[in-house]
Formats: sequence, C-alpha cells, structure tokens
Amino acid sequence: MATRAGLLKRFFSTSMFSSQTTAAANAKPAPIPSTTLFISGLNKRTTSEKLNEEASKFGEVVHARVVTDRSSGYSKGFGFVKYATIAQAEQGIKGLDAQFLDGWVIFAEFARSRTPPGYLASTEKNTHQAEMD
DNA sequence: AGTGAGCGC
Repeated sequence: MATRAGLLKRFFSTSMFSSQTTAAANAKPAPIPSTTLFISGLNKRTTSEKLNEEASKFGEVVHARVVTDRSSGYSKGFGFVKYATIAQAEQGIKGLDAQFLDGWVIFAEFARSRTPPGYLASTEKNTHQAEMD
C-alpha cells in the first residue's frame, strides 16, 4: 500500500511546484534594429538641439529632430535621433531611455520605418530615402 | 490648450 510520505511526494512533484514556467516565453517584442530612435515623452519646450546634445553623449548622432506641428510650430512631444551605427543606437537607447530631460521622463526605442514611398508627389526617384530613415 | 499616447513632410 502507499505510504503517507509517498503520496505527499507524488502530490508535490506533480501538481503545484512542477511547471510554473509555461506562460513566460510567449510575448516577444523583438525590436527591429535600426540606427534611428524614436524618442517620446519629451517636454514640449525641448528642442532638437537639446535632444542632439543629450543623444550625442552616447554615440555619434547623425541627425536629431523634435517633431513639431507644421502650422503651429509647436512640439508634439516626441522626436527622432539617428545614430551612425546600430551599435551606437543601442547605446543611445540605454543612455536615453527612462531618463529625465527637461523635467520629463523620456522613452527611447528603435523607430519604425518611415512614411512609405510618396505615391502622391514624387516627380523624381526616391533614391535618397535610405538617408532619411 | 502648450493639458501627455504616439512614429517624422
């Protein structure tokens, strides 16, 4: 017959403490590497120059731009930073993400691919699209 | 509106 200890062992090894690691490796954000970073959470007074300054601390910044409304000219509170290499972009994320800038916590991540090829007003080739990412 | 998630003209 089964001893009391035997039953207990069976119980604890099967039911409760066996596999708690099932729903852990399912959601993979898997960021797509890019030299361009998307910076959000910016103070509306933060300018492209200030963003460039901050980003330059962590790598060679090719270009930095805070997005502003074309008509009003005011900042939308986010922007983009392009580094020379992806490795530097990664350093840029580690250096800028979750940090304070002008009193606001900013977020840095890889930017998505920009506006699709201009089907509207492209009279010439768009060969210089790669330089604008 | 400089008022708070987001992906750039």
